[in-house]
Amino acid sequence: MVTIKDIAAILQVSPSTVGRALADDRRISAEMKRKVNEAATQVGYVANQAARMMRGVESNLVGLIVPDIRNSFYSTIAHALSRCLLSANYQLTLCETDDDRMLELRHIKELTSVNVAGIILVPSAKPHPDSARFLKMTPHIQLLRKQQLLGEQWFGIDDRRALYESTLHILSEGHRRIAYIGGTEALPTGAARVQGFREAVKTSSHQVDIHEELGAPSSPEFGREAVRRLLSLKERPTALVIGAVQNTSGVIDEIQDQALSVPRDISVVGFGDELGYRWWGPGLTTVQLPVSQLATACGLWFLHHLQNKGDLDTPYSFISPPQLIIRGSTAAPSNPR
Amino acid sequence: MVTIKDIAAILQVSPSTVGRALADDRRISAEMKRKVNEAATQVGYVANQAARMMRGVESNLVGLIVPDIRNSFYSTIAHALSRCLLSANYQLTLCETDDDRMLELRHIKELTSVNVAGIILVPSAKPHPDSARFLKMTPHIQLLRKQQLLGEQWFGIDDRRALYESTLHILSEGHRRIAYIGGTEALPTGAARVQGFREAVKTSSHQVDIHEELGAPSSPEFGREAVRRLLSLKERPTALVIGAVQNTSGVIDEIQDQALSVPRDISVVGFGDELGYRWWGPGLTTVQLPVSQLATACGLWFLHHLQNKGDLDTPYSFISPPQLIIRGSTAAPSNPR
DNA sequence: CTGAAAGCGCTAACAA
DNA sequence: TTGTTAGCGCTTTCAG
Repeated sequence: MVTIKDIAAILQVSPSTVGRALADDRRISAEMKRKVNEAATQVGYVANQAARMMRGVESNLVGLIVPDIRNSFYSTIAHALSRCLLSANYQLTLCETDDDRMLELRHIKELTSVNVAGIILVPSAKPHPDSARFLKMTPHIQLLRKQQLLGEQWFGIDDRRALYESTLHILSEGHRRIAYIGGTEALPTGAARVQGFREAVKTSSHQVDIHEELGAPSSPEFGREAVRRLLSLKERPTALVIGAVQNTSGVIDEIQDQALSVPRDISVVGFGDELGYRWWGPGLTTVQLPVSQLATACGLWFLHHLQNKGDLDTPYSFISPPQLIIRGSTAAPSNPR
Repeated sequence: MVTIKDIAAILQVSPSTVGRALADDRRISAEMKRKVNEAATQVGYVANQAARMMRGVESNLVGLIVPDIRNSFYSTIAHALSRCLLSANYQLTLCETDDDRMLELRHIKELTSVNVAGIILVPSAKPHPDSARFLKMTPHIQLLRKQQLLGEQWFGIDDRRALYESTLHILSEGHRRIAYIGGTEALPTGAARVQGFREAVKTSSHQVDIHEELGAPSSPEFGREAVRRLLSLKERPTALVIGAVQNTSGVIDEIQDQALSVPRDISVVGFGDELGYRWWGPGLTTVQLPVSQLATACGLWFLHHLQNKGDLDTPYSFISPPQLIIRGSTAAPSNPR
């Protein structure tokens, strides 16, 4: 490893001169800077961040903790954040929790141990108390999911409204037997979504039969099973409202496998907007979530606070509105009562 | 920040004792270790990695450089690697290059500067010479794409064979007017794929008309335009063979927009296997690439070398075979000549 | 079994 | 404008 001393030796000057020259200190002559920079690139010098940080210089690493990067939600977030942070010379460190609180804790510890400048996280369902403790030592912000325990700064999506609107759409098409397939109420997002569903149903002046299939953890398999259960009911629902990205593909695969005709036999509203939803049958009507914009907003806000040493303790919420994309999978029921 | 000294002060022992106790040195009494560990968790001590590394202890950070994490190829890779590395207590640092060599260089510098234990990268089309120079200082391995310049260790997919097989499939269905839509030959993967296409065509005993649409960079838009150009030909191709993930969605969207009937009007073989390809029309016949397995293999190999100080300089290639998934989008041409 | 002290590469206060 | 020096938190000799 080539250090500042090596360069100093080559140029026959003191290490501090070299350090200052590289830091573009104004007390150093232009001539010296030129020589130093030349020598540095010559020998392939790279500053040792570890040594820097020991002198109190802040790290340029930002931790991102998500459940699973393969989920397009989170990869979109990672991309948006990495772009955003790059412009301010920050690096992103990726951690996956698999929604496991112990893994989450381990990652948080690890990140504090490398002195990250901050942490952006999508918290797990029930974070470990110690996670909160370690997070207190580092600027952090929550994304999508909000856990009171972990802090008050949060960027998220209006989950309640997302399901409120998709359910309203189904009701307005005339459906009166509706099923909801979503995630557990233990997750704040899951809870908000069922709530939106229920509230929408309540606004209806008709009598509406509802079924709720709440699964934890959400997965394509759960979606499939839920559909199977619902279809075996005496009074089949005429419409399905989905409230979890991970469920969606399972639900629509099962519907396709059962050879149901959409929207004639059943209407479906999805959640999230994966590439491919538009290819499914008549196109899947779905709630699109502005994740990319959300992540960018979050990144900018975070950067602002990191750079201005602003505190990230005061409660702050940024709620971003979802948008219903109407495609062919929803229509009036074929034989409404 | 709470340091080893603080704990020493609390317990009225020397810092070195605490350090040793935490490192589980066998010369320290069990009793002392117990006390130290208790105090450490009590006050929320986290080791300062920066200080550690200055003492020559290796970092537990591994850099991952990919073009764009939103591409399911790369998110799958990131996931597989992060799982794999986690088991050995390594963290993944994510860098996106957007296929820009300067950004790539910047990331590589940054990573060496934080003393990452190693770098796993999907190189850009034409890496900067300096990238090679800096990579020499760090254990590294290439994934998917291989650039001679950057080293000899590579884990990839048999791109030639992937297109050889998909083209062969189309030929065996009886097509004689075939178009290829893929990426630039400047990328090693792109070159290998067209080559596979051409070789397959050569094996045919019939006369085969071919069209090649090579675009850089690959994108849905390029796919759409390519389809438009091909459909405006006097003699339209009866089959399309795709050779880039990013092109695929554009191609199939355009075909859908033009209201062509698949496979009656035209047969299509895709590349990669995104969620949703199975939903498109009669299901997209496509080449599936075992990216997850590849990444895991790569991760294990990399770990092995990091931990055993094995050298990563000796040439090594691991080539993983693709698999053709036959769905409904390919059939015999309706009016073969 | 435990303590004292040196030093990793860098920055910044203090000297010149 | 440049040099000297101390010290960040930790590991690791070398001494007790």
